[in-house]
Amino acid sequence: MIGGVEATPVDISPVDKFREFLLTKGMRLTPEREAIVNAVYAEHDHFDAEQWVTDLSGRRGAERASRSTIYRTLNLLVEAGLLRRVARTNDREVYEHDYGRQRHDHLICKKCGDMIEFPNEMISGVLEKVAEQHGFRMAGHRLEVDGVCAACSRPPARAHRKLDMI
Amino acid sequence: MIGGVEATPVDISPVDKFREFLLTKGMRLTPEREAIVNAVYAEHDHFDAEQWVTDLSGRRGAERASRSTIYRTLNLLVEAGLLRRVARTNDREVYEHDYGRQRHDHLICKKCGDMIEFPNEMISGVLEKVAEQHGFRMAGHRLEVDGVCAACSRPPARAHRKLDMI
DNA sequence: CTACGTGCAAAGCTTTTGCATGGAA
DNA sequence: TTCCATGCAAAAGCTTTGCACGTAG
Repeated sequence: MIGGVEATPVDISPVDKFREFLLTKGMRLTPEREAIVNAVYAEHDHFDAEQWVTDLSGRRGAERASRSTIYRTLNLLVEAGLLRRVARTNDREVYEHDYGRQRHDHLICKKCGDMIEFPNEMISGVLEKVAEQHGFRMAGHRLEVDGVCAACSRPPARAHRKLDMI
Repeated sequence: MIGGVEATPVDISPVDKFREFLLTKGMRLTPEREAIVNAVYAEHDHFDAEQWVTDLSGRRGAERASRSTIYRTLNLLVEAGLLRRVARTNDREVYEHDYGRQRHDHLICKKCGDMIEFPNEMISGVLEKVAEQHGFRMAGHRLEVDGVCAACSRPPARAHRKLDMI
């Protein structure tokens, strides 16, 4: 559990949810697609495409998937509501799970790159009101808060020691 | 005014503010840089780099600026607090004035691309509280709300007529 | 046998950068 | 003379795409 954002119970597995989605589009759940969903949903919270290209395209056998397939599948997973593009770091799109997780946004430290999650009911509430006022049918939002995290704000102990020695 | 977001009084012109900023960095306000600030602050609210490359690199004389200079200057203007990168459309970074304007965020229509501005005191308030709770020193934020605007939600009149004729 | 998928390599795009030239202080 | 800037062309880097080949149904 990260940054106080708790998981919410999930009744259908990501793979099954993806299969459902694919069916509605006349598409198939191939071994490659399944491998990608499993990999992506196994552990990571925030990741970029390259991480999985390195991992999955290096494998042998049924668990393998090429760069193209990975990119194509990530797009499908976003469409399916399983993944969400939450930020852009080093020119790379950053993804995270958007299924079985409480809605949240991120504080992004520009020194260490850490992404701190926080629940966003308040924000969503405000946005719903704003959208309504404008007759805007809101589909979602993407909020990146940038700044410096607590750890990086504190001058490191090493610097102090160094200073003392002068 | 756009989306109910009013301008706030400005005492120093954008060009002068930019000159000040450049001075603190030991840099100069060249004719190219001045042309870019003037162009950018003359009218547009939302724009991308390419728009000004097309315009400014096509000119002759002192008002001209090359692609490189435009990109470099836009970065400086962001650093100087004169511009803000607010969204990404068609893989291009979208800029807007960040000087002499009330703080706001955007509802972005994914059908027509329209960007509807709304004041963001509420949002900022919430974020300040969240940041404080995490000991996070907030520098700014970027909020993109996507969905469909009122106009695009309404089925166009033409469609109705067409239907009636069948 | 038809449609959907994969993998590879190449293309596409925006944005950045190396380098030679030019000008301000 | 010493930096700082510009412009051009090329590079960089992520993501998408054309195409030939496979394969599920």
